[in-house]
Amino acid sequence: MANMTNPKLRILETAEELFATKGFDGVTVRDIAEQAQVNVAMINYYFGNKDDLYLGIVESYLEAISTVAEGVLAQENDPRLRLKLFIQSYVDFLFSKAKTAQLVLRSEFQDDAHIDRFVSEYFAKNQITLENTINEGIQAGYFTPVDPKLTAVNLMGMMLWFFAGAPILTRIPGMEDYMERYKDQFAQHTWNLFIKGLSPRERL
Amino acid sequence: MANMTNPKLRILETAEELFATKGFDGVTVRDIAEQAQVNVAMINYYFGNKDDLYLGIVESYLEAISTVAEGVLAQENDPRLRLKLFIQSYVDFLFSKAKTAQLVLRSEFQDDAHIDRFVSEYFAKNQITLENTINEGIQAGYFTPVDPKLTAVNLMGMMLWFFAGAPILTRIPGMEDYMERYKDQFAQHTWNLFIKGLSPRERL
DNA sequence: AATATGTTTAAACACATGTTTAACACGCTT
DNA sequence: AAGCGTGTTAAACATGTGTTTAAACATATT
Repeated sequence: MANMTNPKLRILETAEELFATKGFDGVTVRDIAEQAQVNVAMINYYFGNKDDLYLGIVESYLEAISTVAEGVLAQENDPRLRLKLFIQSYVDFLFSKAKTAQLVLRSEFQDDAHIDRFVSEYFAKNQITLENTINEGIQAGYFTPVDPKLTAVNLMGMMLWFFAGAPILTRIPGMEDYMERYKDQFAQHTWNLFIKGLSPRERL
Repeated sequence: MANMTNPKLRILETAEELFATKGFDGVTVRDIAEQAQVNVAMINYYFGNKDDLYLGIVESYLEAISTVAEGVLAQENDPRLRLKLFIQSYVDFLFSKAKTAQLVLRSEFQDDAHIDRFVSEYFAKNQITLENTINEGIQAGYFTPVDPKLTAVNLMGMMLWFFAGAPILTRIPGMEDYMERYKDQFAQHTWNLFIKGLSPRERL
């Protein structure tokens, strides 16, 4: 976007934005070159080929968000607090990388042989850790005995759809600016909806 | 899949399956022709062009699921019951058209000018109706006073991610067959998690 | 000043892809 | 039997696209 002096960075930022909005196949290397104001050959010069450029963007995102998630969930405090912090951190990260999140989520919907290897790795770790945390909360009596797998999937869905559904949601009358509007409420709201469903009746 | 005698139907079914797993740009008309065992030109003969074939599949899906959703939510009974029936019907439909659901969800993540018109229309109607139902429940004192928009987005996310995330989720160890395994539990589980979060404390 | 190394450019290359064309086969009507 | 519309095919067409090439340019080092 900004006219940086470094062409490699310009390519990277432009590619990230274009891939996110138009998808891998929806963007040509010439599109990237034009918007980044570089020659087409520069992309291959710096990144080898289009695939590697794309995969690099995806993997760096996955590694970053995975680090955030695992870091929070690895703490040794009340599983309820851990989950709350997880939601808050995860949502914060998604807000900061909303475009890239859409890019990655889309790519995961494909049976792309390039991607599914590390995609499934990162997501698998996250899923397992989430399940364990939920399970821990159940064992401790904090949560009702729900199915941890389904519950983890539900929680991820609540968060991911908020961002992945942006292209649709922003087109709904009255929701054009929902991302900015709910920026400070979404994590809290999701946490509330989620935890109250998990709380056993005796505690209320 | 099945070797039907009708080439037009074969094209339609093959295209639906291929688009769902590989995306619009990830599938060539020659791919479709080969798998459907027809000549390439038949696709253009029957459907005009690739775009129209794709849009036809998407729109017929959207219209079907929209009809189901609006039908259930238009009833005049307890909003809690209406929501429960909505979840059950919506999930049932998604199970019956899981592949197509993935196809449509992916297409909606794009800023495709062809699609966003009727996509946003169908989804907008659904979103508004959901909000209204939730609002009604709040007014009646059945639900805690949550933000209807965010809550509707959360609910849709819980359901949609279960299906849209299939390419990822099925690759997670221990979840390879989660779709079949949870076929009879998912709607109930989601409903439980959702409604208990909405229930006011006084009622428990 | 000369050479080397890294960067950038315009053009070409190779090929995949959506679509069209022209010919052919078959069934139905007159 | 002739004509016509529908279905079907193989081949060609037109073009978009990822990548490579060879040369030019810049900058630093010796």
